[in-house]
Amino acid sequence: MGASSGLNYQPLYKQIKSLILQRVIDGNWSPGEALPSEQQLGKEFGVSQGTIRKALDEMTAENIFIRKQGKGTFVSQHSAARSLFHFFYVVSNDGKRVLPDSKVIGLTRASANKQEQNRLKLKAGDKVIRIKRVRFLNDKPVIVELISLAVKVFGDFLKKEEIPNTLYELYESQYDVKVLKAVERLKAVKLKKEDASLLGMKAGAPVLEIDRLATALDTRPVEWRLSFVDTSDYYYLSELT
Amino acid sequence: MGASSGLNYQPLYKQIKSLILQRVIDGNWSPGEALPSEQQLGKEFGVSQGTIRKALDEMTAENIFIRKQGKGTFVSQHSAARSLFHFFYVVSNDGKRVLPDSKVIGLTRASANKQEQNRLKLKAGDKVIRIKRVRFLNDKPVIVELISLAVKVFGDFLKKEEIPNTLYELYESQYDVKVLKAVERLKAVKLKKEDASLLGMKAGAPVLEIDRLATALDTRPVEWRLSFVDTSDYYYLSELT
DNA sequence: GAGTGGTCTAGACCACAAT
DNA sequence: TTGTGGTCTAGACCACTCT
Repeated sequence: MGASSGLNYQPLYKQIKSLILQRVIDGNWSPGEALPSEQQLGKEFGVSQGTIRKALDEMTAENIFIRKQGKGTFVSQHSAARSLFHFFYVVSNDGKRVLPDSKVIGLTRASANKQEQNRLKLKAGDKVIRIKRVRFLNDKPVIVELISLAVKVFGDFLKKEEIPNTLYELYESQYDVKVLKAVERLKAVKLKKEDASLLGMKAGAPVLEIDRLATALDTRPVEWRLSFVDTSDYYYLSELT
Repeated sequence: MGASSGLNYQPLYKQIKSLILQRVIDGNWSPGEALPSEQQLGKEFGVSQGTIRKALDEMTAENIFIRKQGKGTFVSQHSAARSLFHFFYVVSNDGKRVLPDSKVIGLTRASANKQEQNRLKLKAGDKVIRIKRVRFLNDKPVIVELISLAVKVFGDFLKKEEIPNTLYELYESQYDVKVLKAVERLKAVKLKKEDASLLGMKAGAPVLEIDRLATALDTRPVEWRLSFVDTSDYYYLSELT
């Protein structure tokens, strides 16, 4: 296998996996596009189909690819439905998942503050775009969201009116940023006065604060999102395994 | 493979998996015990080592087994550390995980109320055990917990003084109940007056409510737990993938 | 050295989708 | 019928652990 002697041993399929991952990061295949067949990839890399399979197995588990029996292996793609299932854990009290609507109420550009520098790994002076929006579930305002994006990643951004509901779709199609993982930190806090009217609640009411950092394929942090959720009629779902 | 004709097709390794799972449920092997080697299991079931491996792969991913290269495959076991990592998502603001202490302040037996009947799938009149305790992180009271257990599963329970800190270890070793999954529903609520003094907070302060239902290997719901967390110095961690 | 899990291969066959 | 992913096998060899 040519790798080496004891210390840095990496199984073949792991090495193949890195190579394939790099191709995805490089944009070798577009989201939604089919990869070459496992047999072809095997020939190309000089390994057996089983080894390719094991590499693709792991990457499929990581939501990088989607397999369709009889059709092929495809680069995964964000869609409204996928965003809903993978990155939206607010569920109605009766257990039903609801697709939120959004209304953008602010879009500004500024120098990153300390928190943004910390979370997005920016330097003092780096610029960010800030989006503030309200999300509606069943036509009721339920979530206030503050979103921060690094200008150096996203460049100039859309006009307020053009910002779509499902941002991760946009990041992927327009900015070549594929969000695959996010870490959320949850707290119960008092609703701020400035957000009270947006949610139709009293200032000081308990709301769920969700502090989310989303990272791209190459593990760069790309979006920081601070949400405040009215959990009277909804809850946040977490499955432990 | 003898299975059948198109409709109910189950791959061999899935069938093997069911058989092995049933053996674990039946207590064929104890927690911490080693299974026969993959080769031996292969002979026993009349399949290749690769097929056994694929079954064990999935079960290892489900935390039913733990593999140790060079040693064998073992039935997983709850331990304080494992409980901490798999079932305790409250993390200090600086990101460090802390093992909680507990103080039991109530242990009663009663007929299941509506919520308990619903969650634990009990009938009217079925008995439950209720435990109330306070959990400390770094010697500070942070969580109030209300735990409900079905008497028909756990029978008579320990004395208040004998209840250990990590319950899932106890369920497994004493009651043959292996908790592998749990679903948590999170909300932000006002701290109740009766719990205020326990956490050293004011009544009405925002706290994180965690409604957890834990299920056993055989998918029975076995424990319902309602927690109220002071998230001033801690947060709830959720990783989305 | 013996035993266990972990990797890798080459080849066969099955299930599914498209044509 | 063809091509794709999905399953299964038998055998080889590697890495790790214990004696």
